Amino acid sequence: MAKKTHRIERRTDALSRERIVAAAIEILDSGGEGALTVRALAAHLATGSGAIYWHVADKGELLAAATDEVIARVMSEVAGGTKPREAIRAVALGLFDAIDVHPWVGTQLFREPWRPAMLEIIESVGGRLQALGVPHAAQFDSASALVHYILGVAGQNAANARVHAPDTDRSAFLTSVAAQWDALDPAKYPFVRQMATQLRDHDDRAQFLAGIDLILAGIGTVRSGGADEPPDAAPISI
Amino acid sequence: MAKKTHRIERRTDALSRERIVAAAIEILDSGGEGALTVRALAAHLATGSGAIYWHVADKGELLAAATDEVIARVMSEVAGGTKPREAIRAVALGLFDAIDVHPWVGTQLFREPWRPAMLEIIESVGGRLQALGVPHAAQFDSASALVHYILGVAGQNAANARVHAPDTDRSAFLTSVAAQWDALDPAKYPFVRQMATQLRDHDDRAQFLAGIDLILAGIGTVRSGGADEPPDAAPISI
DNA sequence: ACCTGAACACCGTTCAAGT
DNA sequence: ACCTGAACACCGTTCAAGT
Repeated sequence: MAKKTHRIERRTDALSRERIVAAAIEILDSGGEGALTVRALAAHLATGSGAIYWHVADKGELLAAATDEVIARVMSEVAGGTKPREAIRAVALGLFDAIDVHPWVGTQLFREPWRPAMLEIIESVGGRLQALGVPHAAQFDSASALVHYILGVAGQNAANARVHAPDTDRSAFLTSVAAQWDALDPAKYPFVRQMATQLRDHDDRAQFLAGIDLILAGIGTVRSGGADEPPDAAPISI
Repeated sequence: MAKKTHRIERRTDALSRERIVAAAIEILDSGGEGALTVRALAAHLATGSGAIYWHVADKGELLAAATDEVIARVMSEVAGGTKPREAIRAVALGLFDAIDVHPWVGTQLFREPWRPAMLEIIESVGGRLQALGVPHAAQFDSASALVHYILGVAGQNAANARVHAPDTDRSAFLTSVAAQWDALDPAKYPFVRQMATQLRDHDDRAQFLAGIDLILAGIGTVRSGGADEPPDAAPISI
């Protein structure tokens, strides 16, 4: 990238909702949630702040649209996966990696459960659970468990990104948290203290996947519920 | 002027960090996150806005302190539970119910992982997993999965509370979301659409617990990993 | 030490006025 | 129709000044 490539203020294209959302994503990615102000967005698009409101209702809708956009992109990219179990893992990892690049998404995912971002995630996970042969009665709870787990990790990663400086890498951050855990009172927090070393050395992404596998294993223990069915008959192949 | 001899009368309701945090919790509970402004808090305490800053660094610390307070209260209340599995369920339900009463906590839980609120949750869950006999190597991933699942549900419940009017009850809210799901394109969202009816009729709290049980079941499938151990030997009693 | 409240530097959003 | 940017009603935070 040329060193003197300063953004040209002159606008060639007309404003549009898509251009506004794209600019918002750029600002969010480079500066975090705090950097997205209507004024900053207007300046980035070389227009007045009022112009934004011609295309977008308010800042909330803008954040939601940006989230839908990012999630839709992830979902179309991880489409593959021949086996349902691998597909679920691929979707989960795709989301994990997307939130790594766009940490603000982890916060915005907690929105109205009828927004495209959430629907795509539920559909993608739930559809594979059906393909996996999870009994109908267990599908709703199973999908809910997986999706809420993914949301929890996403939200925590977003929070972590908010806490540490943008240039700090993950391992440096983990080391500092591990140090905090290690300094705790062993009488009050024996378990947390024991985990400090593992926290420092662990792989976030691998642990996330381990959680997915744990939940899938739990789902695998669910039988169709008929009392007439032997407990070890027709195990669900995961 | 013998000011020094004059006994300084301290207001019985003198400001203190505890009183400020308590007032903040009141405002958050009754008006939601948006209602907590420094001005509103100062008015509620019949003082100036600057007085708050003598006791608390900034609004973030105030929110964190309020969260720690609520979580500490929950944790001390659900202390009981003789069996580890029941104790984990009790802790999880205690958190669920607390977030039902204080929805803003669900958002604030995503904070620095060395804050008391998060530490208490991890310690409480992790300690019971040890008592449950989960192999040491699996404890970190298992606790992480449970805690992140709890966080995900908490965050989603907080978001739901933000969306619907404070007087709307849960079932009315679920009915409206179910209607949105039902109106979706069956070609694009077949799974979500199928779940609409179950969403309308389901019990949020029971489903939350079902998720906990699912993860515990998954954890129960983990063995100590030693190849010398028969797969069906010494199953973890859950 | 503790508290007051005006002042400051922001923010999201609106709207008369322009093209 | 689309865009402009000043204006409005807020915010969190600071700080000289008071007790």
